[in-house]
Amino acid sequence: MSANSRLTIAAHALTWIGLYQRRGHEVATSEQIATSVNTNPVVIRRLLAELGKAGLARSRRGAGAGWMLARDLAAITLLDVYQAIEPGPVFALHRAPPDPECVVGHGIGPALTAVYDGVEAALRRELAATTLEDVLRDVLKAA
Amino acid sequence: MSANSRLTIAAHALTWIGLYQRRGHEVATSEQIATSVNTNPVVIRRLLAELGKAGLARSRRGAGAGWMLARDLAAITLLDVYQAIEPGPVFALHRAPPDPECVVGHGIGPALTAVYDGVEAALRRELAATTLEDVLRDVLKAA
DNA sequence: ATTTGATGTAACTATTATTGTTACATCGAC
DNA sequence: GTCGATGTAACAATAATAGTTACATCAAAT
Repeated sequence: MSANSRLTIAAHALTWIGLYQRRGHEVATSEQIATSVNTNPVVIRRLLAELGKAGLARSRRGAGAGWMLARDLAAITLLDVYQAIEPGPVFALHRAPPDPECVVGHGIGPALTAVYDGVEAALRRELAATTLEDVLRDVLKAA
Repeated sequence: MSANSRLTIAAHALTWIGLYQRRGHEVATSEQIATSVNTNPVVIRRLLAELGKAGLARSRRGAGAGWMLARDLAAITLLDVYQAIEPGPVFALHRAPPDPECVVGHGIGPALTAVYDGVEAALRRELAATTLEDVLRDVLKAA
């Protein structure tokens, strides 16, 4: 599976903003976040743009620009983050349609779709059970 | 998420072999399977090679060569298939290690790992609940 | 022993997604 | 107007999946 780190980076960024705000700052810059994440600021801005469209973060422009949370950490689950940045399913069906003349080729798509739907539902349930507040608590506990 | 169709193709191939054997044939060729799947026989052979190493399928060489199941369809779950072909995790941590000087950068990895482990476990539970016999039943029902 | 039909596997290409990077227009507080 | 940051386009680098060709190898059948 081509696992990707988008959920990790997005959760990291939001958690960082949340802690930074909790320490009294108004906004966090993509540069600051990128330093903690160890990546390029544009990667952060791109991800935060998607999180912004989903209503999880907001940006301010001009002088004193930067990012802030649109909701409290406790009101953001990992499922919210996941859905904001991962539109596609975990498992794909055939790239090219299988032989419709074959019994298996004809029926395997719907049969697997039912299973895959169940898997996605389970995955979402798990992600929904953890908020970024939970994540931050774990992070601070480890420190 | 770069969803891939490896699980779909692998389940399709094994189910096809199972039905073919149930109809009285000894072995199925990668060419026959590839026709049903609508792909290249080498793609099938590569996947079946991995399924063979996992003890789900066996091949015979020489004249009258081809593939057969190593276990009955009822004794193969989608989790068995998944584990045979997908070694990696669904979610990855940071590609480059985050800033260890930062509280969040230091603690976010372990915190997310705990969540990701739970997600993987849920995913496995779901996949383990369906056998290829279940899949074949669905396939035949739809015909 | 030779023939034969399929596997096993290397090698290469095409496609796609993620990630990293540079560059620059734009915004808005000061 | 200045200044520091966002918004976003454009491109390169990396990696995984998938498709394809080619060919050595194997073992049953003749």
